[in-house]
Amino acid sequence: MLMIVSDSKQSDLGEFIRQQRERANLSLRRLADAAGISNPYLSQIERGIRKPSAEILKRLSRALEISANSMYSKAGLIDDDFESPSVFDAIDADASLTSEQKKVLLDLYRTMSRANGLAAENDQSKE
Amino acid sequence: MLMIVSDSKQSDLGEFIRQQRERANLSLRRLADAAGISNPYLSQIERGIRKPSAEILKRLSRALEISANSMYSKAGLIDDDFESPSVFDAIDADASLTSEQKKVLLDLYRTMSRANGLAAENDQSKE
DNA sequence: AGCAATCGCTAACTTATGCAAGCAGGGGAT
DNA sequence: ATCCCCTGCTTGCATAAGTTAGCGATTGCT
Repeated sequence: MLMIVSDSKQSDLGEFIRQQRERANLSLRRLADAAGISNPYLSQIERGIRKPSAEILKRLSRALEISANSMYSKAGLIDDDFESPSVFDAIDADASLTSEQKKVLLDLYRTMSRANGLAAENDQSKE
Repeated sequence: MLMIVSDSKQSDLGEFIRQQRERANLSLRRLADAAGISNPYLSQIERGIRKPSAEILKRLSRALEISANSMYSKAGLIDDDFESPSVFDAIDADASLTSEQKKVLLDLYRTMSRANGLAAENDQSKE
């Protein structure tokens, strides 16, 4: 069973960006301005009409203060099977968590992953 | 691993690709074919005439069997210094979790961070 | 009532990406 | 010598990216 996944990721990239933007309470114009791109273009990106280049994705990720990796991953530009940004490492490296909290989070994450059969060939939500 | 983030990376991206190609003993056409792009275009990429999109970089990295991350890094599309793998992004990008599980984990993470007084989902301050 | 500012989106335009076709040169085999 | 296959490079073109200008619909202010 091969993965036909690539397109579905790409399709929800726009929505992902929109979610991040709204999470940050930014208007289209404000985010576009912060990212150094035009606001109509951002609008089109969020609605999936245009596919942004990596350069644009980088600027957006910076403006949204999220990692470029997750952005590229969402955009289907990284083969996650190969190089998944490990949740383990991220939690471990996080400075805002106590070690107890890390344990709890890691344990929960492990439990969840196991519950799914450990396989990384999972669906990704379509709302 | 400290890296200077500048445009000089972008400029030697082509040479980097050429080095990788020669290291693998591949001709322009063979690599282009393996990556699914045209050979003149690859030639132009290697000489810095054209800037490949992330999609092309991804295919090249796969064909060259190097990580997309190092490719993007070379292309100057990732701010390495800035790029601490945040828990937020790592969870979000994780392929082994369902969207519900992600919500739970993220919510817990946010709660924990907030409890420590360090906002994980913070405002964006502008200059 | 107006006027101004902001919201997201549409239309028309410029520019760059990425491709197919073709060119010049180099070996090796016949 | 010709023929064939390979090397990398140039040219011109279709299409997608990304722009500026402007639209209709809100919201607040006087």
